[in-house]
This record gives sequence, C-alpha cells and structure tokens, in this order.
Amino acid sequence: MGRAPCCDKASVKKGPWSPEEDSTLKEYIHKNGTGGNWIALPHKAGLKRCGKSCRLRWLNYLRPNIKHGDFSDDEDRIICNLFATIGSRWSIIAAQLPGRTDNDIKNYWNTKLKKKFMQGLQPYTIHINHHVSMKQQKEQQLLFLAASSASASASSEAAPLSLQHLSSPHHDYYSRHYSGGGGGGGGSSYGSANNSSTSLLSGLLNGSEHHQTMSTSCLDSGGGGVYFDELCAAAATSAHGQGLGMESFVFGGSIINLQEDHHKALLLSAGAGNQLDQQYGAGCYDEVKPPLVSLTGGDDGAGGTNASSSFFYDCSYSNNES
DNA sequence: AATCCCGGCAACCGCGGATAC
DNA sequence: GGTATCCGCGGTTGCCGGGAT
Repeated sequence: MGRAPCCDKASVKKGPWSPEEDSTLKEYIHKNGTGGNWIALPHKAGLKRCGKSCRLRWLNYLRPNIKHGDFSDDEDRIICNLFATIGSRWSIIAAQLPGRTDNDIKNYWNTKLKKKFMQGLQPYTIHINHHVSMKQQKEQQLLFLAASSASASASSEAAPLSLQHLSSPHHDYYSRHYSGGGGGGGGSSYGSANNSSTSLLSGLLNGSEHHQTMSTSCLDSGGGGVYFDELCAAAATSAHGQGLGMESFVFGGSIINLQEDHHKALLLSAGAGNQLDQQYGAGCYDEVKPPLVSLTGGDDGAGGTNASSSFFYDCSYSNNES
C-alpha cells in the first residue's frame, strides 16, 4: 500500500515563494511557532502550500540568522574535511556551520567546492574481494570517496591543515590500530567510515598497492559533533611514524597498552575524543600484525558508550597510475 | 540582437526512520 | 505488533540569469 500524500496536491501552490507568502509564514511562526505540526501549519496560517514546502522555506530562508553565499576558507575547509569523513550527510555538516543550511551547503558543494576539491585527484580503484552486503558496498564506496577526497586535499595547495601533514610516510606497510574522535549522534556507519577512511588514506598515500583485511569495530555514544581533525591527527602521526611505542598509544594523557587493555582502549577512544583537540598532534595507534587491521572510532566524548556494529572487508586498493 | 549553453540555486520528490495510535 | 502519519534528509529537477557564440 502506498503512502498517503501529506496534502492535496491539486489545491496547493508550487514553485517560488512570493514576498507575501514569506511574510505570512514568518508572521505566523513568530506568533505561534511551528506547533510541532508542519502539515497543519499552512492551513492555520492561511497559506495554500504543502506543509513540507513551508518547512523547507522556513528552515532554509526565513528563520533568523541564516547566512547565504560567501563561504569563507574556514567553512570550505570544514565542509571538505567533513565530506571526506562522512560523505554527503549535509545536515550533519550544516550543524557544524552556524547559519548555514544543509541545502545551501549541498548546492555549494555540488556547484563549486567539488570541482575545487577534485582538482589533482589521483585515480584509485578499490577492489572488493569477497561478497559483501549492499550496506557494506555502500560504505565501501564512501570509503573510496573519502580516501580519494582526502588524497586530493593532501596534494592541493588549499589542503586542509590537518591533511597537509600527510606526505611521504616512512613505513612500507601500515597496519595500525587507530583511535580517534568520530562522528557522534549519527550511528555506527559514521564511525566505520571515519576510521576506515583513515586507514585507506594511509595506505593510499603510502604506496602503489596493498592488501588488507579490515575489521572495523565501531563505537558510538550518540554525542555531539564530528571531529575530523582528530582522525587527521591520528593519520598524520601514523603517516610520519611518530608517537609512542607500537604496542601502545596516548589518549587523554594516559598510555594505553592495546594488547593488555583493549577494552579500556575502546572505551577511552569512544569517550575521550575531545581530548585530542587539545593534543592535536598526538597520534593514537598501535601496530598489529598484518593483514589484520583493527580500527576503532568514537565520538566527541559526550554520553556513554555502546558497541554498535562490527564488520569485515577483504579488499585491496591500488593506484591506477602505477 | 537573437539564440544557445551552462552554472547556480530554490524547490520538489520520494524514501527511511520515528512516533502515535 | 501492526499500521498510519509525520518529520527530516538527500537526491534530483527545473527555472533563471549571465556569458558565449
């Protein structure tokens, strides 16, 4: 059975909003609020519009403190970083940019920023070597995009600061345990994408071809924002072969031994991501035996922790130019 | 000057998830 | 637990204006 339409399409007006409609909607919401029901709102306000249309108009144009156009370099950087981390989650990206709407950012990305971003992009291919679910394939595509985007940034003059560190890695093979702040509030897939992209990023920057089996454990406590810088810091540090010993990592001032304190490490990584903001360059990783790569992600420290998903890939990635 | 093409952007559509009943 | 409804999101469409021919 199909879903009932939210309004009578024959009797609602479509197309661009007139100034009169704008002021009617604005006045109504200022006086009465949205009432928590967008479907009923146009009727109450005396508008011949669909509730969804009213909602969109209000959120994107009429509500206070909306900014349009003139994206700053900082905003560009944030958008690029977040896109590389979580993909086209425009609402999450918009949440990091006060006054910007998801639609605005989406349009800006599609029309301008993407081209800027893709300049200098190296062609890479990821080969999935065994059957994976559709969801996993989707994530894999996201990882590819994230890795590609990050690679492009690393070679661009306008590269995000965090990514400018990513060059000439010292080791022949990276197989590490990353811990960084991930995407809070969004669920497991963000954590997966974040951290796997970090791994792929290291690999892509490292050389022409690698084969890994990746086990991605995702921790997410449903907290606040997305902190790609932490991932970059972790990736940057590992790319330069810095940090403490290979058996341990620093997190929030504590030295964590991964072999002995694995569970604690996971909890910490999920709950202390924000501390990496203060310890920007402190990479958090541990070397494990190839071909197993264990990746953990977390959020920005808000709320509790729960393990939300775990899955495996067997994939290789190669630089098509080599 | 007229036409075509293209980029930018506002708005719509359809889907998935959340919630109410 | 099942169904209906609403909300929010991301993808897509289509209009409009400006530049090129």
